[in-house]
Amino acid sequence: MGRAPCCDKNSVKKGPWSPEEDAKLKSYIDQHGTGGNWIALPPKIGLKRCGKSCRLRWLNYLRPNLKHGGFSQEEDNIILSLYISIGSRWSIIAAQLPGRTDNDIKNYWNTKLKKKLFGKQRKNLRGKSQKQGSRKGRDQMNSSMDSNNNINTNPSWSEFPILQQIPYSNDEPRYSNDHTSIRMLLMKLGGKFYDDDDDDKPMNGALNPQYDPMDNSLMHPLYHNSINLMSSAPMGVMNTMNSPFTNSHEYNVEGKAVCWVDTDTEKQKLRERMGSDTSVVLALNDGCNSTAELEHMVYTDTQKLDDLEMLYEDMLNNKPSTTLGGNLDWEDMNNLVFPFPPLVVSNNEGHQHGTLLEEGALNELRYPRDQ
DNA sequence: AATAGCTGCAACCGCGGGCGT
DNA sequence: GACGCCCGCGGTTGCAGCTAT
Repeated sequence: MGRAPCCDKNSVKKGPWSPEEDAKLKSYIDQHGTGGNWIALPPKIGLKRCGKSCRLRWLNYLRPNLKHGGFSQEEDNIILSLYISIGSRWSIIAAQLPGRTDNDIKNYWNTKLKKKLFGKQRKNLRGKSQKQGSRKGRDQMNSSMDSNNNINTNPSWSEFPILQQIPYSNDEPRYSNDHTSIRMLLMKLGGKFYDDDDDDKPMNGALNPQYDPMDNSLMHPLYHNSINLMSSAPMGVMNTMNSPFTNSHEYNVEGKAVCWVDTDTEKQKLRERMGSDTSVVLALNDGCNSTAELEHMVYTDTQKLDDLEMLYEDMLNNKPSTTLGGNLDWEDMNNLVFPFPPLVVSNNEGHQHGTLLEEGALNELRYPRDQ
């Protein structure tokens, strides 16, 4: 049985709101509030609008203290961090950004932020989709499925073999393939932003790595807080997951948290557990026979990490990887684990003072519908 | 200058969940 | 427990303005 319509679609006005309509709605709500019933509101005001439309107009445009446009770097970072942690839960993300609406953030993500993140790749996509009409070109960035739920033949995030190999745990929230895949790719790229004007140059002040004088390594702002906090407790965030690992080592290089465990059994454990949200970005076991070797690799040989990025570009171009060479092949890729980073929310003073959300809030954000 | 293609944003749509009866 | 209603959410669409050719 279908749901009854919330209003008579033939008698309600649709499309852009006029200043008069805005004034009526704002004036009424300023004086009387919403009354807790949007459906009943339009007749009271004399508006020929659907209640849902009134609600949307109020929440997204008329509500006081709303900010429009001009997202700051700080807001970018928060959006990215939360997107990586919880996916496309725009309302939750909006709750962390005063004055921003979920619609605003959703639009900003779809139109700008995603391009900032994958600016380098967008260049590669140019000419493939954009000659096929504006809507089609745009939709190919947003969806990998056609109307019959068939996977499109054009390459999309969800079709990369490496992404399909990453397992889900049973209690993990299900996200759409596209969002999940994009999040995974963000893990691999370390959330690196590229400026539209110079695709090869990480954006100044964004998520590019920063030098950390404390340990002579390159710190990644996105993880800076979490690394600091992790260092204040053994095993850091992994501890909050009741880590079963008896011998593990965490490093930070080029903004990527690297975790190494000693045995195949533990590696397997890591893969099983880290399939869901965790703090460790990249576990890189193979190619190192000891922690000392790993340490050397982490701090002096970033070639493997660079290879990941090159591999990603090849995948986007839908061609067999030519960049793996002897450094990293598909077997190596099978030994990489890319779980999610910690949930970090910074305040206005910058990333130095970010805080990890408390465990309860973290779970609420991650599994609100499972509880 | 014309126009095809692209972008950004506002608004719409349908669905799931919560709540009252 | 079943049902109806409304809210809130995420995905999608429409369209005006901009840009490239």
